[in-house]
Amino acid sequence: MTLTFKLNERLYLRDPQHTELGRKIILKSIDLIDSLGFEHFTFRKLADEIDSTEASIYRYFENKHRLLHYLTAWYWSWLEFRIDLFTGNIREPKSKLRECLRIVSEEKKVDPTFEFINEEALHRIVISEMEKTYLTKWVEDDNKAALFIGFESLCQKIANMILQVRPGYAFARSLASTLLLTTNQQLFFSAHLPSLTDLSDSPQRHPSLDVFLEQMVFGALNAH
Amino acid sequence: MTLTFKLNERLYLRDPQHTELGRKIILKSIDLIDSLGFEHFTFRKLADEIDSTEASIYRYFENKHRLLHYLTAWYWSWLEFRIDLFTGNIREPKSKLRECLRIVSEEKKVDPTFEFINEEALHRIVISEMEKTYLTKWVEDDNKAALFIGFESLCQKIANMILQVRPGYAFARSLASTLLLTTNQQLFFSAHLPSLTDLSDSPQRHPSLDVFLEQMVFGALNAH
DNA sequence: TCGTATATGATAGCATTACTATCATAAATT
DNA sequence: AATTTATGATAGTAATGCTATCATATACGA
Repeated sequence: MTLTFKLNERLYLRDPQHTELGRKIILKSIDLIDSLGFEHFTFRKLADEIDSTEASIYRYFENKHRLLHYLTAWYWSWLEFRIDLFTGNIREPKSKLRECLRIVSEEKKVDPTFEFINEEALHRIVISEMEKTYLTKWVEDDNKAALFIGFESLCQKIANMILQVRPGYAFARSLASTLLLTTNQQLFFSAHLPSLTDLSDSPQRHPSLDVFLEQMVFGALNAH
Repeated sequence: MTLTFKLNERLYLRDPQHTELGRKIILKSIDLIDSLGFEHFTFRKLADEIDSTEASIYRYFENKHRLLHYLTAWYWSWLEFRIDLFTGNIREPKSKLRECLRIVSEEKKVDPTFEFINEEALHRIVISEMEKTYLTKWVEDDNKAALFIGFESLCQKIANMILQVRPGYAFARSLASTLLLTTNQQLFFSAHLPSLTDLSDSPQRHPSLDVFLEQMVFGALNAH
């Protein structure tokens, strides 16, 4: 059995999960963006890789920005899915939030539940490129089209967990968004700009991102 | 008297602060990037605005990315300058860090100490575009050329303040970089993606960014 | 089974971008 | 007075981000 996520229809022109070509676009675009970087990634290059044409890819996605939106939305849906999976049966609010932090910060491995997606490469893309989905002149339009709903939904879920731990805390959404973005930023820094972080890029990632996040989140809640 | 910052020479080909044309490039590029966004900003458009030519601008900056580097480096130098100015005579570590947080999060107004720079517009640029200086395939090379030294230096300064408050804290640099980036992110969200933050975009910015940061930073230090 | 809709491929074209190069001229320096 | 230096004027080029048109293959429904 293969699961798929129902993503906002406005992310694409034709649903890539439904066709062979669509799945090839997703599969190969992850590889290409991961290796070239989003700036140097073009539909022309992607078309060559999958032995198709630029025009065909444009029938699936309005442009490469929408494709990036699609990929990041998929990532956040996947992360939310994992959080639900592992925290669903935890009742105690603090333990639940703690487990959530663990999942957010854990190293991402390929998940066989979902074919066509290399989650490890996709995480690298989200780390390096995600902010480019909203740091544009069209943010507000894109937001009206609900393109950020994957990220917003996850943020809201974490904000609710935070409020379970500390009802009345005034910055639940801010803390949730900070938490998600900080995670990826610190991982980026540890890989590329080590002087901006205390985390190392080694497999053990010591001192641990997990501990940093936990102290920050629970610290903020206790300071309140 | 007009102050100028000595920025890393590799940020430019010819120092724009030394010539009339150079100063026009800086002055007008801030306006243009602020209004068009970095993606739609081009040297051609800038040349038209200042009645010069593309070729002339290329004699000052290798490309528009380097110009963005220059502007953000200027901004971080300016912020560090202000922090030094206002915290220089505070001895008590906690008060010092608290004042630092206030300066980082305060609304940025035009500073008459520096001609040619509209700090208010520049802050909007830093908020929306700064991450594009390092989210590229050339991060590591740019880092070797010390292009990030303005940000790194400020980070290190704040990390040291943090360590004065809590010696032995393991995440001083991570907390410092998180603090600076979170500030701008939350301001961006309050202006464009309000569901991701608790801050409002109103002039009073209530509840206050300042309080959020303080609880987060001191909370993290107390949790340790 | 025939007719038609749909998906893809093939090819072309076009405005804009991000440069690079060359030459002329004006201003500053020696 | 000679010459270096800064700027402007102009041209050109490969790549990018599309859009358009037409042919063909396949699927689907009557």
